[in-house]
Amino acid sequence: MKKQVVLKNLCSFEPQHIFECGQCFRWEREEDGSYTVVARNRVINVCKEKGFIVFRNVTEEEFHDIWRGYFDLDTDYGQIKKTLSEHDRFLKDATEYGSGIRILNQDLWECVVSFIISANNNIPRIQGIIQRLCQQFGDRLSYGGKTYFTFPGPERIVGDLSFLRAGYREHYIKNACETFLSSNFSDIAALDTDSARKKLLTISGVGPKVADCILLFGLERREVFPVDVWVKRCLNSLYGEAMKTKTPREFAVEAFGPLAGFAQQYLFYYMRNAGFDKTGGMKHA
DNA sequence: GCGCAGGGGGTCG
DNA sequence: CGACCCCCTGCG
Repeated sequence: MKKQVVLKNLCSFEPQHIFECGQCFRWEREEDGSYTVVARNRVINVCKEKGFIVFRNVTEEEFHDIWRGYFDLDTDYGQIKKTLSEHDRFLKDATEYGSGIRILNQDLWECVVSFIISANNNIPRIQGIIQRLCQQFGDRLSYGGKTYFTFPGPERIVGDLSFLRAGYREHYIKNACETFLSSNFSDIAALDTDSARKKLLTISGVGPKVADCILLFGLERREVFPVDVWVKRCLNSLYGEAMKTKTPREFAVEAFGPLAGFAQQYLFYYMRNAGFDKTGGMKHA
């Protein structure tokens, strides 16, 4: 039987925007332009064809139980973009540029490890390290004649990790496993955002930026605003005066409130992909 | 083509 | 604040 779900009339959904806006590292772009991802211990393939969104390797039941939540389909992104675009011209351009972005609701543990690995690192290498981790410790899955691997839990990541070639992050990964297994992290989802952040910061290798990524992508805290070098550059060049008296995070919380996390994603995607240079100006202007 | 800097979605001491 | 492990990329 063919396992697929097709959606019509779904606005604000572009696989490329979703997977290439930096929230997720485990995707593959296929020859046909579709994206294949491993999440929730399953393989899924997504593409947009003539306005239809096609989810392959998914039953109706799985779609409702798992993927509707994962792809954040119950959130009205049209309204979010409208609100943000009223803030200023740059946000308006950014929301148009990344109009199909959605914030994925990812696994907490996967976010912890992935964003620890992301610190002071580049994307191809981050993806390589994660790939090797999953290949070594994850469960094997197959789809379309190819092999995929689930993301391993902390209890599975054992022994020598030098094959990961993660450098000094290797130690952080081991530490995160121990922390997750020994202290009680299962209740973190019930904590308020500041308490959850404090708890995340106890993991070595998790600083403010990584903690905010985990909160935003792994704990559905959309009011947080991860500040990386790109976003910092962006805020400084756009809102220079206002930035003198506030930290970037304070500024964002004030400016975007509960939508800060969405704003961050639109800004990040726009800055990284629309041809801006490191000063916040245009590359070829 | 190959070898060599430069620098990377920060964090720690 | 400076170092940092190890590529990945770009230039010579």
